[in-house]
This record gives sequence, C-alpha cells and structure tokens, in this order.
Amino acid sequence: MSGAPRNPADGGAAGRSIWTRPQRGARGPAPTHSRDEIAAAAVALADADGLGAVSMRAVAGALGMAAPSLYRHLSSRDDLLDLMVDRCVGELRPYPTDDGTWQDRFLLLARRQLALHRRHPWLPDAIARPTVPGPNTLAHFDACLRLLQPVRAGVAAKFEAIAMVTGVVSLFARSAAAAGTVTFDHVDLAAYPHLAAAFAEPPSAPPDQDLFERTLRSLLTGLLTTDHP
Amino acid sequence: MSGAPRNPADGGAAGRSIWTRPQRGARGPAPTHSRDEIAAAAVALADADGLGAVSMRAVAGALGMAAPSLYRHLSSRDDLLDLMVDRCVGELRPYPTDDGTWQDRFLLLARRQLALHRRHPWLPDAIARPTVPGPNTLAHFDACLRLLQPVRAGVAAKFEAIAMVTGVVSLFARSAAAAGTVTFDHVDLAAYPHLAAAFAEPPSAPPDQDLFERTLRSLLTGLLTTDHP
DNA sequence: CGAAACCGCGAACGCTGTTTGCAGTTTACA
DNA sequence: TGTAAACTGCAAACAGCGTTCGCGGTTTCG
Repeated sequence: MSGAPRNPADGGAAGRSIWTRPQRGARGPAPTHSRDEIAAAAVALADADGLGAVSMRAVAGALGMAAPSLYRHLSSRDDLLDLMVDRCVGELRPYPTDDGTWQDRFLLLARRQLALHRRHPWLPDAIARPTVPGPNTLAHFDACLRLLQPVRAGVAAKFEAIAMVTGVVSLFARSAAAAGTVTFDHVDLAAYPHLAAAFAEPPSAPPDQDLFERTLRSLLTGLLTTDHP
Repeated sequence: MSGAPRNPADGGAAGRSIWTRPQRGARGPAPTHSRDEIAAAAVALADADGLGAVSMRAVAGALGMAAPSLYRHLSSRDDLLDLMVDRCVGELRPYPTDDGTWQDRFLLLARRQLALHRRHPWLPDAIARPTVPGPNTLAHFDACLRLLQPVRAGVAAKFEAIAMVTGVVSLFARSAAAAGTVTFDHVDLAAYPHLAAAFAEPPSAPPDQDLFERTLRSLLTGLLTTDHP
C-alpha cells in the first residue's frame, strides 16, 4: 500500500552507475560503513586470497555486517569490482610531470602501473569486464593524455596506445607472477623436438633486465610514430 | 565391502592431468560420448553465449546427459576448460613453413592467432588460469620455437617473446571486440580537461590499418634483438 | 506529530561445481 | 563358462554463490 520504498543503490532513471549515485540518502540513519570502507575491505580480501575470495558474504563478514546489507551501497557485485579497481588506480598518484621526454614520463607512469599490478595481482581479472570508469580512472586517463600532448597523433591512436601499454603492463605483471602460465612439468616431450631441445639446453640467462623498458619504448614509437607525412 | 571403485577421471597417483589419463576404461560399457564431443559442445556453447554459459549442467544438457555423468570424463570444470583451449589451439594448424623471413612467418602465425581469438572471444578468459598444455598447445609451442630457430637468443628470451606476442594478440582481439573496454558515456568530464578536449576534437581517423603488423614487428625485434654483443 | 525515506538483516530463490550411492553393463580372468 | 572386477550413467543431495523480498527500527522532512 505504501509508496514503493526503492533501494537508493538502484538509483533513479538518472543514476545508472555507482559514480552517479549519492553515497547515502538524506533521510535515514547514517550507514555504519562508508563506500571507502567497503572498497578497502574488498581490496584487502583480494590481495590476500585472490578475486575469488571477494564474495558478497565475505566482504560483508569482514566488515561485521550481513550480506544483503551491502546492497544498500552497491547494486551488484560488479559495482563492488568497479569500486575496487578505481580505488587501486588512485594509488598511481601523483602523476609524472617534470623530467625527460614524453616517452620517459610515460614510461615512469608505466612503471608505477607495473608496481600496482604487483601489489594487486587480481587487477587484470577485475578489469577484464565492461567497466564504468570512476574518478581515479578518469584522472589517470587525463594524465595519460596530458603526457601525450607533445605527440602529433590522432585521439584514437592515443587511446589505442594507452590501452596497449596498459595491456602490456598487465602481461609483464602476469609473467612475473607466473600466473596463467603453462607449466611443462610431467609432460612427455618426445613428439615435440624443438620443445625437447629447448629444455635440454642449459638454462640460458633470463632475458634482459630492462626488457620492460625496451618493449614499451618500441611499442610507443611503433604506435605513435607515423612514417608517412 | 567391495574394493573401492575409483573414478577413472581421478586417475591413479600417476595420472594427474587429463592428458595423462585414458579416454575410457578397458572394462565397462562404451561411453555414450567421447572427449571430443564434450569439448565441441562446450566450445559451441562458449562461442554462442560466452564462457559463463559453459556450466557443467549446460554442457551435459547439450549432449543429452546429466551433469554428474561429465565427471566420468573430467575431474573438474578446469579440465573442461583445458579441453576447450587445446581444441581451439588445434585450429592454428597447419603452421607456417615456407615463405619469407622468420619474422614474416611468425607474423603469419600471429595473424592466425588473431583470427582464432575473433572466432572464440572467450579464449583469453579461459587461458588466464593455471593451464596444463595439451597436445595441440605443445605442438603450437613447438612450431613457434621452430620458427624462431634462426634467431640467436636464449630459450628464456624466446619463451618470453612467444608469451608476449600471444598476449598482444589477445589485446588486439579484445580491443576489436570492444570488451573489457571502458566507456565514457554519461560521464561528466568537467574535471578532466585533457579528456574533455580529446572528446571535443572531431573524431580522428582510426589508427593505422596495419597497426597489428607494425606493433608485432617492433615487439619482435625489440625482444629478440640484443644490441650488446 | 505524522509520514516518508532510509538502514540492516533473516529468510529464501535459483544457480553453480561437486560428491555420494546405486543400478545396469561390459570385460578379464580363473 | 562363470564370476568378480571395473566401468557407465544418473537421481539426490550439499555447500557456496549473487541476489531479492519483506520486515522492524531509526532518522529526517514538512
């Protein structure tokens, strides 16, 4: 009979993502936990035991609340992941400004991204998903575009380059974490001569220490340098 | 009382992965479905509705059987994903042999990988996970190493390069599928001047058509060419 | 003061991967 | 050939998941 009490997390017709929704209503009691507390708890869980450990019940439990209460703040688990990603992207601050060429500056930012992925190995899995960018993500894109201002290239090319660099950073992070990597233990290599020969060789020195820098430099110049005027 | 009837999918102490386990036991009735049929059904489901649609019940249902029956062939869902991945990697055959430099040949293989990812957009998600390589995956690695035979570089560097190329291929596939990409619709860009300026610009021409080739060539030479003797 | 809006949550729904126990079938061995 | 072992397929069930519903208590607005 009473007017439909809508969940504020649903938002009106206007508030479709978390970022366009108020953190709390103006009427009822104060929420016992803020959006930041929720994001922090979820990130801590993911850092400790991977993204699979971030269940609504687990996050709620870590904050001493019941699972359905989370839906007062989030409209879905995807919202939670968006919150986590944006919170971590905020750790990229402050953005490089001063020294060197634009490539040096961009590489510095890439190194910060690499460190971020090392700190939060679940990040690629959380980003591999249609994501609504939060304020920190927007600020990061803005900083990237600012760094690329001296580059004479179209906007589309710049976005492509940014996405590619981000992707390569996650590739390096993955290979370092040895996750998602095939292991050749206990495999019969008799039918694969080149593989067998490769493993018969004495273990060669690991690749160049500055492989990261060389890869990204060649990628940036390849992507953002056009050879036809 | 009777001796413990062990599930053959569990394997003995020796058979830990699918690939080291017999497709069927030597004693009982013939299975109504083969390993290949199961993999094919799962791949079809994933191609149609994404990896999330590949549930044990759905795969079993597509083959007209009940869910628990699948565990006569697979010891877990991860086994199923391993089967799917290896089945798709088999589509990369035949491997390049004849024409051009080693870079040309490797690039041809990369193009085949790109087409493969376009056909099976769920592949990156299925590979992002500790995977046991099947025969097709081993053959693919073997072919890669064969193509890289003229290259004077350590084995570790070659594996790094192969993994990186595979990763970049999946990045290109992703950007083409526009999945896992942030969208800037309905976002207030007032606080982000460079982003706002980028979107205010007339839409620039899309990046170079042969971006894929240029990127991979610069990556390969960057990764596998050492400038200190 | 009353009404509206909001917070937290117990209970429940449909889904998931997986295990158990049993009936029926085929093969190997004595 | 007879019998025991091994195998297949499945109904039922379990724990966990994301999510929804509806209620009682709390805060704020008009």
